[in-house]
Amino acid sequence: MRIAVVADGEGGGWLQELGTARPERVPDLAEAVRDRENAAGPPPRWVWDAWEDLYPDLVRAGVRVRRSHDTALTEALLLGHDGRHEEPHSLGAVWARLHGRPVPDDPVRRTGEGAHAQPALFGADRSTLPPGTDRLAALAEVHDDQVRRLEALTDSGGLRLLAAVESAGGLAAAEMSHDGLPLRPDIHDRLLTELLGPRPVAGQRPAVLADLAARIGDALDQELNPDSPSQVMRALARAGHPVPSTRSWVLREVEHPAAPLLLRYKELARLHSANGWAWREQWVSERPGPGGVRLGRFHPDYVVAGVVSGRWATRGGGGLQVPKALRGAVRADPGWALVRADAGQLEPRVLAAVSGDLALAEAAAEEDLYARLAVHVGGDRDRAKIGMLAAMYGQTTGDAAPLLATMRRLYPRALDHVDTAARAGEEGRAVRSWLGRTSPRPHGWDTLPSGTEGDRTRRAQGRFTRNFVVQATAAEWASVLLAALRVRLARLEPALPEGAGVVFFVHDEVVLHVPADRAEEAVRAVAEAERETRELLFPGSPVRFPLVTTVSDEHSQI
DNA sequence: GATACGGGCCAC
DNA sequence: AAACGTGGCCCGTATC
Repeated sequence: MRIAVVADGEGGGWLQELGTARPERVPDLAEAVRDRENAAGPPPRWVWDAWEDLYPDLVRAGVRVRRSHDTALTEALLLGHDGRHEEPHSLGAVWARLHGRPVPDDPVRRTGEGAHAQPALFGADRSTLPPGTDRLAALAEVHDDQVRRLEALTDSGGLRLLAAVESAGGLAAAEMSHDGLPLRPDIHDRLLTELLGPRPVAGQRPAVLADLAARIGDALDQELNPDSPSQVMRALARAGHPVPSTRSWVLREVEHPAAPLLLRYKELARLHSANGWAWREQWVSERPGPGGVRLGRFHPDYVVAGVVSGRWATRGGGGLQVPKALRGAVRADPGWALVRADAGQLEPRVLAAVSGDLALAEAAAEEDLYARLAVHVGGDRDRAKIGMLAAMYGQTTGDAAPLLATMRRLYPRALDHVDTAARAGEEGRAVRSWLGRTSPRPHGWDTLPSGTEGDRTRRAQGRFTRNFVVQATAAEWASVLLAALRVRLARLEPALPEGAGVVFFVHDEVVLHVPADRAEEAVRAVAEAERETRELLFPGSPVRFPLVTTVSDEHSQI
């Protein structure tokens, strides 16, 4: 059963069971969705324009659903598959194309508009439909059109699966953003104070940074702002140490007393500006916990498939770059546990699976793929890893060249897979992931200049498509895993308490926060989700995707 | 005062 | 040792 749903902006909305029933007006949308979700029988698939506009409000109202069809995410996949990445994909745009009307631009979403935003009672209409249009009818029409287009594809199975798991990703994103990653404010504070000194008044440099800046000035015989690359370069040049840039690896080679001070300053300044006290105030919610502890939750705004490869992005808060120095502050609540599952060496394993390279698959059947590669290559593990990464990223300089030759001989099908993708990119053609996500063609390709400049662009596009076939498929593996894990966690008996489940996701890693006595079940659910993912994506392949799963009260304990 | 852009560094 | 893919974000600087 599929139920189309639109909100009225006042807490109510309209529902329609597609194909059979008539539209129905409901005064309380959350209650209506909850009732139908909890009804006997298989769960409905909720059809809506964009998860960001509806589901965060449902989650805030305590409602969770199991399945959805997100027309905006699906449309982006369909358009991309057709080589039309740049065309708008919101509901109004699809409807306009169906009716030969002018196509509206997609709405611009700003920081703080997603799950992190204040309750909005199923906010204003973001569909971009013309005023007065029957939104429910338009949604049903667009849904039917998308189903038809998906079925018409020759490789429809892949893209249908991708649309389904990506829609589920929207559900997971809203739920994770709502629940948040547990982060203890007091520990975060302690880490910052140890490194930077006590919290300064707004706009001031913390004591440690101010001291470093002064010592840098002394060492270079002039006052300067260490945050200004041009000032630093000028001062170093005057001191007899000209540098081409102030990048850390450049500074590391400079033999001047100011260099180590500058490096330390840059490291700490970044921590302060990117993840300091101001960051915590904006992105980490706080509430009292048992025994007087303050409990915090980091709430990033996820952007599902926000990256061309289908990886997720985040909007604000730097959600995908929680620095290692800070992970000690990520702690389970008292009596709860963090379950962290990390897919190690995901991309080379994906390459082994999609290329069907038997030798690489044999290595990918091992727990440590790179160690086995080293045996094949006859060198050490680090060199084997460099060679593999060079093949997937398109590196040609430095150490990589001789290693690549070895790789090409040992893993011909794997290398042919990425080389073929690279050639497509260099020739301006698109490539597809395992499930059918399609690479965009670069802007202005047809007017590319001949000669060096054009060649550089062509080679860069080759590296992009070379990497796309691997990275985009790895992102699909992660999406399927997340969707499968969500389903399994929802099926646990007795149900997990409010706020328990997946609380963080970044590319190839998930973090779950569960009551300590449910951690074993959570670990089992992760393992089962991995098996299901592998069987769904690569049935019969010997490639393994080992998930390193750790249970602790702390994120940094690995 | 707002905006655009590049440098630099964080993550996977 | 430092060009090799995808990003986000802060800062300084230039510009309107």
